[in-house]
Amino acid sequence: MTSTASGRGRQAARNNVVILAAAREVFLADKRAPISAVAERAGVGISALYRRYASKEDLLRTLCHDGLRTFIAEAERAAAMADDWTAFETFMYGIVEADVHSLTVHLAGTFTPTDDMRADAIRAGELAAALFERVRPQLRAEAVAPDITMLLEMCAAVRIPDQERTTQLRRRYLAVLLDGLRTGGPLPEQAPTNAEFSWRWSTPAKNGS
Amino acid sequence: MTSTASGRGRQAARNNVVILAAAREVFLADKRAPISAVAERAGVGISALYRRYASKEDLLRTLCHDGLRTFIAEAERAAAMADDWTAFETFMYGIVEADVHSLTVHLAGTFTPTDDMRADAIRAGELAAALFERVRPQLRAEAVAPDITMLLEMCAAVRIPDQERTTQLRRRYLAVLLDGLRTGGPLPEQAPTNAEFSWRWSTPAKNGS
DNA sequence: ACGGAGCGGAACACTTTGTTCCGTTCGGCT
DNA sequence: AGCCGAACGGAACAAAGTGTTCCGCTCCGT
Repeated sequence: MTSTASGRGRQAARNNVVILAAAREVFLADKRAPISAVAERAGVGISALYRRYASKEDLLRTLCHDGLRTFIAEAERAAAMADDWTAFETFMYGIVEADVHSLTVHLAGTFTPTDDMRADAIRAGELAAALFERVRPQLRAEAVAPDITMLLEMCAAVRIPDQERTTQLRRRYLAVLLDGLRTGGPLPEQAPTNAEFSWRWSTPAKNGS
Repeated sequence: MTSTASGRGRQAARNNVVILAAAREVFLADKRAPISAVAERAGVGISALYRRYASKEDLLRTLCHDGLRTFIAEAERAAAMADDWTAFETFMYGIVEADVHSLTVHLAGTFTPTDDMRADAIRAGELAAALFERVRPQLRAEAVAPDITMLLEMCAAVRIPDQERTTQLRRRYLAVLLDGLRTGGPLPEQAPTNAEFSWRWSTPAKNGS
């Protein structure tokens, strides 16, 4: 394999990323989308997909695992920052920007997770919790680490056809959420626990969209 | 047809609501769910569905329109309250409680909307906007009426298998959002417009989940 | 020139799903 | 008692959708 600017291998390497990007978009829009939709969106044939992934489930799993890794990388990058609030804020905006959370969340249940993936999911949770603990003193008393899972999910729910505009709106509402996290009196209802979200990483089931 | 406590007609009347409730739950969990899933959930046969609704699309449309009417009723109820903030708060919590917004939003695009429905959608928007204007002085400067569409959608995104717990969590995060709406500095990004959400009420298309 | 990696997309084998249909049940009335 | 028909359950059917395979073509690299 070379790195020829327009070689066949080069085209194939580029397809690697094109296909993953297409799959991201398609499955983000409809978790039950057919694999042919991914091929169409990527502008490639079906066989280009099956050359890389053994099955649809394999593609879903890879996609989701990549998202997890991005999440972890983003968390580690933010964790290196000196100022506690800046680190936390950078992390949250970074995740929203990368649209990573909705990926992992929406796709959970559509494939059998590997042990590696489960381990990464735990690590991701720990990193996020660590970031959270650093800013906890600046937040309203009842806020807990599992809250950020829901906050990210709520941001991911902001979606309109225009993708760029969607990102803008998400930033807007993330700002509202973060401000809301730093002010106000007692929160109603009991705080969430991590256990309440663990079902996402269990074996595949017929979950709705 | 009488109102005998255990008559056949009584059973049929009860099925009316049972079926609608089942459809609500099923299509809320998966907008592309098969109609047989609704029948199963309702504990009735397929024919009980087709006796009431001409087609799947007809059922979806009815379900969505009912949601719209609930939205309107809730808004009118809240609008009658004297205190501006109480009215707005009651409205928001009421919508979240009724889980009405996610219904209309998730199902949009799965059927051809009627003119009546479009009119109701407009009226619903106007009522909500009126409620919003009453509290606008108490909110951060950049908040606009279309924001509440997104806020409700974000709340609807909070969902875990346990339905009752889901409602509790939604109340929690609605509180965060509302507090966030009343504090903080300038918001990033441009405010949303109603036009940006109008696509939901256009003709049916293959929209993702 | 040629071997083969990479690819497009038709073909295939199932599954899923909307809708119809027919036999059965049973409350209400005579 | 006995019958009528609204209401119903669920098998059956046809059409559509979808994961995967496969064959022949392209064209890079040697």
